[in-house]
Amino acid sequence: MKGDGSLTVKRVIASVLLPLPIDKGFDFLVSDQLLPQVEVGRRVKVRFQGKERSGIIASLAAGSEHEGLLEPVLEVLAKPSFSAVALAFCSRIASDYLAPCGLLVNRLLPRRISDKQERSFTLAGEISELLPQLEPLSRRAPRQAAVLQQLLAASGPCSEENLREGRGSIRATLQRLVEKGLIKEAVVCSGVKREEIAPPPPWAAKLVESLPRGGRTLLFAQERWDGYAHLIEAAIASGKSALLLAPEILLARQLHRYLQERIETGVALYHSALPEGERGRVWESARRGESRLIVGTRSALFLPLDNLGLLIVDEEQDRSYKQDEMLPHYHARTVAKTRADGAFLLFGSAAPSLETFFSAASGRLSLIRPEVQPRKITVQIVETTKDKAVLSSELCAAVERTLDRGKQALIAVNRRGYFQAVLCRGCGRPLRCPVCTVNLTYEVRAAQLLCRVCGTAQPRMVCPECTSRALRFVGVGSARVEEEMRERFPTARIIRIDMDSLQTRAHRKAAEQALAGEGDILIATPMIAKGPVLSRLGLVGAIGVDALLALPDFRAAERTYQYLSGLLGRLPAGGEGLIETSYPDNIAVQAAVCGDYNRFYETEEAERKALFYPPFSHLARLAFTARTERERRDKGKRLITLLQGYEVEILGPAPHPTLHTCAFVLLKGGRRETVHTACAAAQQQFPQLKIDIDPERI
DNA sequence: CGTAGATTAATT
DNA sequence: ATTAATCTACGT
Repeated sequence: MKGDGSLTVKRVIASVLLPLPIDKGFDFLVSDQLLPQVEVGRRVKVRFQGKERSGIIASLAAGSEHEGLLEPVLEVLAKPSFSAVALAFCSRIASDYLAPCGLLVNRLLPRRISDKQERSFTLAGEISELLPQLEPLSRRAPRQAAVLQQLLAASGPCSEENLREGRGSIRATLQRLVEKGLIKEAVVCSGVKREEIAPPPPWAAKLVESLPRGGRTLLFAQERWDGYAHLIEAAIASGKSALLLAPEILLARQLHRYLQERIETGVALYHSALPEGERGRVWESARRGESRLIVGTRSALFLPLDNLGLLIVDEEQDRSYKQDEMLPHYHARTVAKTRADGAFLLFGSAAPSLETFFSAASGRLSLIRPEVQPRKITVQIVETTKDKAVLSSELCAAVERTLDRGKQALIAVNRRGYFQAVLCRGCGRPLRCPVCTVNLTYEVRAAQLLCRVCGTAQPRMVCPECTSRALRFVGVGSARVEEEMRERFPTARIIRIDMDSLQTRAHRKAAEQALAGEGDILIATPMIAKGPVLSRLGLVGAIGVDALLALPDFRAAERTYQYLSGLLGRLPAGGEGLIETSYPDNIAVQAAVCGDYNRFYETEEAERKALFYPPFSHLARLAFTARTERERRDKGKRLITLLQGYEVEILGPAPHPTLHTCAFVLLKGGRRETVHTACAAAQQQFPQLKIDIDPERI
């Protein structure tokens, strides 16, 4: 390469984003041979630091600022790839959250596309002919029978994905059934529409009307799904695409299914737990404009979906919209505003966040809040005292009443696992994991102490810190409640729904069936507090609400209100609620019981205003490390001096609750830009500073 | 003055 | 992220 001197050598240089925590692209030379393949957004293989790595082309140029020699691009890798627009959006979001773009884009882009396309199957004969075959089949081939039964019940074509539910691969099973002439592959693979959308609720017309105008709207309503379906149909009919966001995978799945059964257009599902190849397929189909309706979790915001006409963020208040485990620590609700970019943006909630409702109240967001007559439910607050029993007598009586009425009882427990904590009588503190200092939990099945973060089990039932054998178990976890319930109601069908139980397919299926009305007693963690009414539900019981109220977080009351109102919101008319708390007069509890959002909002708004918390301020949380006490004081002081140059309020530095080499500073600013600027300056000065803009965990 | 362990700076 | 260069506390 003699690119100097008088001879002008035509050369193309690719700036590549590598998965590194540096906000910078690295330049690589594109050979003539690879020239036809290179394109902004493509994944390429390069040699970097002597190792082969892959990155994404951010831009192409004719020259480079870099002084030294440039390494060549080794290979242009197969699709999927970013569209230029999607890549620019990622870069914008990364910089909004002061995080390196390379980390974001390399994680987002799936590595491959699965080649198998989704197949659908349908019955090969009349139900009357096939039904008698089910019985003999179930003895010889139970899996085939199960699939056949599902198709018989479905009365229409079903996708392989839907049929597979709760099982592993059913390739062979389907093959066998086809050979036997019981089922056949359906010709249309996307059309699984089977149900009609319920007639539009009166307010839906207003939404459809304002759809072409874009703008932002809050739909403050208990039942929103039918409205969404009508709105989505309108958006698709107008030739635009639509994106519907749910806070969690379970909810995204349910919404996906709901829409699939009601909308003619194919509905794609996208979330991080999909197999990589499947994700790649959805990604590419969105990029090619084939998928025009996508239901997903927060990562779906970054799909290269063109021509967006409608973006819905359902359960807008949900905390899961904040990404706090990975960089960038973005908030999907905030990112959605950037993503919508003129498209109609709809936030849906039955208990909106203070931020969103404040926007609506101050006119920056249109509000649709259908007048509803309060559902007739009765709620009882049980004041917990020093009662030692796991289950209060009131709760047991309520469950019994519910089962007698032939209804389901839902018990929501704030903690998964068995106990809330294991305390050591020796040192008087909760037992902690020696590796990551997180409190240990007790696992009943294995009868051992387990760390939820690093997964290491303690070899013996002793305190890892002082080796004392005197342990005290406190609090109640979902597994403990399950055990007690089994003892009290031995004949009831009891199903536990939590992160642990959703790990396996079989459990997931059981959980979905439970939500569809099967089972008598459901025991669940707070994730159950979102979603539509469960029609067979007779009772909702909430245990451990006190722990929520006691969280060291300015949003503790808001969380409690949203949690309780979400739980009660799953009750159909005539249902019964029961809340165990030692703060029966707490405003969040009281307002949730009465379904009086306004009362809660007014109290909370005044408090936020007085303390300059959101929605009156924008927050950022900075974390820094320092080995010694002196260094911490010193570093903290320098950081604060720097921050004082901006129009922000500064709280801290506060020590980390357990790690004392770590400290936090909280920033509050009246304007988002001010907070961003202050953080950017701090990052410049302290490169290892951890920055969380819009923190949800304070 | 030497070393382990931590911190920092650079990467095309 | 990974690595090599540089710094720091503590021991000789």
